[in-house]
Amino acid sequence: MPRTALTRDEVLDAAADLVKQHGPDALTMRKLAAELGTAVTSIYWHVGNRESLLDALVERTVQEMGAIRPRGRTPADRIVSVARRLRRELRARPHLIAMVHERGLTERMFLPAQRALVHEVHAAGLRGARAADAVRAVQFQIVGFVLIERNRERAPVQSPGEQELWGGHTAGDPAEEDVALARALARPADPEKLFALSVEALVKSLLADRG
Amino acid sequence: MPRTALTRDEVLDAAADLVKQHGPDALTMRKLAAELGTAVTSIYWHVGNRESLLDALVERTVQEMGAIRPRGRTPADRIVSVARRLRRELRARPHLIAMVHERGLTERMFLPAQRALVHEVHAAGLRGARAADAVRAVQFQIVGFVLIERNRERAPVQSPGEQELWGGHTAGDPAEEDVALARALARPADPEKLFALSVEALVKSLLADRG
DNA sequence: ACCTGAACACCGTTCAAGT
DNA sequence: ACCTGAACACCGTTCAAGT
Repeated sequence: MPRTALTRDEVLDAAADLVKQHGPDALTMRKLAAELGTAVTSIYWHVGNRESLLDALVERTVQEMGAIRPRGRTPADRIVSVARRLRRELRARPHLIAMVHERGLTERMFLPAQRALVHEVHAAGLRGARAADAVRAVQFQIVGFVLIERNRERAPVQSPGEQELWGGHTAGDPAEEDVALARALARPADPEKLFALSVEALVKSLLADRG
Repeated sequence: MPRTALTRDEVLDAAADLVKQHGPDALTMRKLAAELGTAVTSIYWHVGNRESLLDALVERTVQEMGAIRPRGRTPADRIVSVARRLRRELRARPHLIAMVHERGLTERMFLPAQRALVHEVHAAGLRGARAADAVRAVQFQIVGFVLIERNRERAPVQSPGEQELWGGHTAGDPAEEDVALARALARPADPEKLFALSVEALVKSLLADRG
């Protein structure tokens, strides 16, 4: 006996749950069917196939990302605030970052943010191709950083890691004379701080470099 | 009748070929066995299972990356040269970037480059934690950029893309008054140029910001 | 229009058995 | 020490058949 009518949205919701909890690999057509209490093949009627189901999931959350409101007084501050907000949003959806990335939709997801960046860069006095370059440089830096950061979190222990490399004595290295440097590299990086530092440095340089 | 003794290296070579040509998804234990002219199960004896086979492949190419020799007169130039070289090396192994990234080994792959960066940053006069931050900022920027760039290449056509967004009229946008900016954003980005520009801007800012 | 089970062609992996 | 085929438990997808 058939259950209450299955809808496309119901399928997407259940699929999103599976992905959020255990990652995209855990999203199996058969498991999904079991979760929904239907035959595997019913899902195909609603979403086509697994590939387009994942497409729909990604599409959905790209929409959810919404617009970004910059905060701060100077354009530089406001750009940094956009960067921070973007990083936070992305980090809240780790599996989806990966999926969006794998599907090559990172660009599209960043269009709202790009608009905000354009506004701020313009306000800072940059014009034309130089402004476009600045926007893209910042955009690439943010996305790239988050991608790496996610990667780091997933594989926290590596060997030989920075700890082993910079913890010991390495002859002929500048670190040999610079104990503080060696110690800093032996410590795990503080992503929050490194992110702010990087974005600020890049923005400062890009905005100053006009004329 | 069994063929000439199968070796672990033989298995790895054949596997690497499959991955290089058609990506990791194309690496199937059964296809690999067919390629080698053995039973599927023989492969298991030599490499354990598919997972550790991929591990071995990644490990192998991480080794192949080797050391980086900086070029140029000033530390800034030499850092930029390291960045360029790294980007080239990574772009030559697109499928492997993805695999290394997915396995969280990006860090380890970059340790030789990190050494070179430490040397240059030190030569530029940075010390201690500040030097460590600079090294990591540059390192993150390079890796992040290459990850995004690879992503762009794989999905060249997106809709709505930057073209559609910035090609038309968008009321209330700074781009409305700045035709050159809108036109620049409607054009596809030149990754080569954008990369050089970003790294130079970041390095300049990081090296200047001492004291 | 929506759902079903059977069937097909794939997977990775295990295992007892061979030499 | 190395290789084998059979078997198991999974996949995604198609299709003819139901209501």
